[in-house]
Amino acid sequence: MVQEDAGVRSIERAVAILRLIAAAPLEGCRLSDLAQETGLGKATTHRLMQTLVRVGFACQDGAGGRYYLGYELIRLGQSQGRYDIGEHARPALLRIARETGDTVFISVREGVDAICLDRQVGDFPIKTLTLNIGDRRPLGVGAGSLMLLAALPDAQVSAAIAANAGKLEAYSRYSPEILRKLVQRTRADGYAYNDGRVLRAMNAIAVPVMDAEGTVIAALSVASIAQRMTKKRISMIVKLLEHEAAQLRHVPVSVRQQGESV
Amino acid sequence: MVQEDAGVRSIERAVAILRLIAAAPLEGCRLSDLAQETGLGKATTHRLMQTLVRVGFACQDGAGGRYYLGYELIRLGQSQGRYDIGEHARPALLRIARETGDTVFISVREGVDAICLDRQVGDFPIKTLTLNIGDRRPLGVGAGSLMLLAALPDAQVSAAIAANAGKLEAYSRYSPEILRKLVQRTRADGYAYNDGRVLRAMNAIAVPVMDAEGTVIAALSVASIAQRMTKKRISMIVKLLEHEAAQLRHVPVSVRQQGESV
DNA sequence: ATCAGCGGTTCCGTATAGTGGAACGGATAG
DNA sequence: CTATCCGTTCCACTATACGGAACCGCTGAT
Repeated sequence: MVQEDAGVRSIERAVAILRLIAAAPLEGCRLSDLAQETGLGKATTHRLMQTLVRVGFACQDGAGGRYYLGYELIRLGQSQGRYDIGEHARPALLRIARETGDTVFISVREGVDAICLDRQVGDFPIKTLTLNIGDRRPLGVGAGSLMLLAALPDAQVSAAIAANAGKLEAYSRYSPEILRKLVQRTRADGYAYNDGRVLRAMNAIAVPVMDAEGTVIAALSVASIAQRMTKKRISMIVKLLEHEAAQLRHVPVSVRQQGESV
Repeated sequence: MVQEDAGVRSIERAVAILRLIAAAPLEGCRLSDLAQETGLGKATTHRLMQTLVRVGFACQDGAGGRYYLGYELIRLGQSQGRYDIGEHARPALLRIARETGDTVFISVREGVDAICLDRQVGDFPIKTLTLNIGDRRPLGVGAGSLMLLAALPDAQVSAAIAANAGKLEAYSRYSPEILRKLVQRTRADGYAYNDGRVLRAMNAIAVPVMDAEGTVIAALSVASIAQRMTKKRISMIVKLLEHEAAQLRHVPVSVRQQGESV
């Protein structure tokens, strides 16, 4: 059941192109390179680019020049709101990173995925960098992601797990049943613990970040190598995380967890 | 010669939708509203949204839920580079706004337009807010925009003026010939002066901001009501602007003016 | 000075991909 | 229980975008 995508092709192509351009923001991209890398004909690429320029998502430095990202794209992207916690949480991440020496993350949910918005590394010499800023993981995979999953109402948990069944196969130590178990435990504990399910040697802890109304809007997590995660240290980290999460609760961020059934 | 656009429709539609969603970043948008506001059928809108979600430009809070902007869009928009001067210049804008009491702008060129990246208002009670953040003006229209035009090589100046001939008609006190004259004067003066051509009562002054290599990457401008713009005050403001522009010159911003002929 | 190579742009006949009216299903309210 | 309202699915039609080929203008080598 590979879900044949019936989609608007031009959009997917356009986005592919935008990604390419975004990958070279300063140098810009030439038409033929774009055409080649996307496998589209020059004519098609050209027409696509004309449209992208017209809508402001791209711009070129003069007739025949290289293409760059357009300001309209930047503008839309900055449209205030939803992903601001990342910014606001940075000081907290830095404090936690300094305190623990480990790597700290903040993630939010988007649909049935978790997205890492920001990351700060501590000074412990072995860094755990399996999760990059912007990375997307199926809900439940990893500590922060699991925390976000466990925070959803039952109906959505099931729906999310079902929707992700396919993607889950990429992770050997995860399965729908395991996720359900993990959600149980996470809810009971009040924090999420990942004992090496993503990567053997790496453990992580996550706590929820709520807004003023008590809705979970993000997860704050710390990852380090398994050896460092002693019982004692775990509870220390949980306390620290919870403390910072509580602080974050009342920063004036207008973020609303998106509503309903997944 | 109104240049009938032969374009990729779905992209334009998609962008229109994204704009709508961006206009309500927190509340989200419902499918039917999007369909109605864009004038597209529900089916079409639905298909479009599916694609946007798949590529990460939008996301919905569960089957049938409202639509929000997706993180992928934000991510692309943040792709480091090009529009950072806006950020970096903010302290300078604030200083200038405080010093002069007037409204201060920073703009960059994109293709044959100028775009206002940031604005700060001073405390003089009559504010001049004809230019908003993100607004786009044909090159040459307005002080900052004129400065950016005058900074281009002759070939590009002509090309830009030609390309904008149509849009220019919306501005009663501008024309291709006038623009050419203004460019001359701007180059001679070393700064741009707009004596009420956009809006009668409003005057503005702009100076170029260069990068380390001397390429003009932005324009810094101050606008105020005509009465305040005395000879003396003009030269005071020019000095102030030039001072701040010089400071900006060596901030570590990796912005390159986009190359060649317009 | 001439030519070859390359990148961007335009053209045009074709088939494919997107369209939207209509019908369906599920939820919510009256 | 019925009336709406919203999102989703279906399908026949045709407008749309596709891409090969030809064209143009530039640059650099012979």
